[in-house]
Amino acid sequence: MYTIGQVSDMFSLPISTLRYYDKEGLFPGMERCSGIRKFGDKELEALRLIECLKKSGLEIKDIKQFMQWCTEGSTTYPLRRELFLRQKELMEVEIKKMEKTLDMLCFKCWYYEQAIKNGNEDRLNEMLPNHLPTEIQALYDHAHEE
Amino acid sequence: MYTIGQVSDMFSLPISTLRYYDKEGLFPGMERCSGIRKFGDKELEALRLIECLKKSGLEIKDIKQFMQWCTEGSTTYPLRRELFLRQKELMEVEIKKMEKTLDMLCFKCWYYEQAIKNGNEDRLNEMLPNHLPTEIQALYDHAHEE
DNA sequence: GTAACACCTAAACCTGACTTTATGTCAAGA
DNA sequence: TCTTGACATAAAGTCAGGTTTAGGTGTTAC
Repeated sequence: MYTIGQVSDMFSLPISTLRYYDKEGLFPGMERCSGIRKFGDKELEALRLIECLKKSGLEIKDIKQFMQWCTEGSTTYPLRRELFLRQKELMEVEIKKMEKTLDMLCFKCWYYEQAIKNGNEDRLNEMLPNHLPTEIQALYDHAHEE
Repeated sequence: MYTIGQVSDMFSLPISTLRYYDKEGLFPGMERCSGIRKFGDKELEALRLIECLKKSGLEIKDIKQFMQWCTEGSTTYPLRRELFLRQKELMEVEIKKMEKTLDMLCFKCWYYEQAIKNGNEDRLNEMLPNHLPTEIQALYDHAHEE
């Protein structure tokens, strides 16, 4: 069992954020000892999950809903599985987008390296949009597709 | 040359957002025809870049700074390259985190499939945290490392 | 016994990124 | 002529996700 201060250190989260999560109902049934919150293994795993679900794009109120389901026993297993399936698919799409973004950033790194070498963008402008070196062209095309 | 309405359709962005970006200085030197904005190739490429830089975690005011540099000629090439290098590295870290998140989501999908099959979480709780099937253990460990 | 901490609450405040509202201009079509 | 639709502005409003403030309790250290 941990205090809010210990959990704050363990997860590098401000105490105020932990209290906010609690207020929002993200730790249903958390124990208290004369008013003081007691974070157990259940709450630590909940926190790991909160970070995960937040990153997958869920809002606090939806995370609360999930935590609520967890207190309702086996009848909500299907709901919980569907939630994770949905978020998993969103995440896969999101990662694909990030990789496109990364290719754009890599392209721009190369672009400005060349611009610095040449002192201007004239040669680069001649090469755009279809006569770039093969590898760079691939980055550029991927970043600009659709 | 396109009007704000056409660009809104092309990028699936609300007109209000495009006006907001303009007001924030994200299209320095955009032309106008008796008050009406004229989006040219420069602005379309700027928009692609805005989406990219936003996704890489930059704030509007930092994107404005970058657009400003672009109007200042070759002396700002090094600044612009450094910006992209920095964002590229942040993006790489971010993608790694997303992959961890994805593994957590995959693990949870498996978890709830099993829970539905078994009707409860008893067998799962016996397997946690170190006696999961090999492939699932790998997901779990990756998602929980650090 | 008093000071320093770590904890508590309720409520106000903040920030970024838009969005909405209220008001107005201008050109084309019925 | 008149109204419809696309454009314009400035200023106020919204929303999520916290953070800060103001005031209070309870336990340990000197």
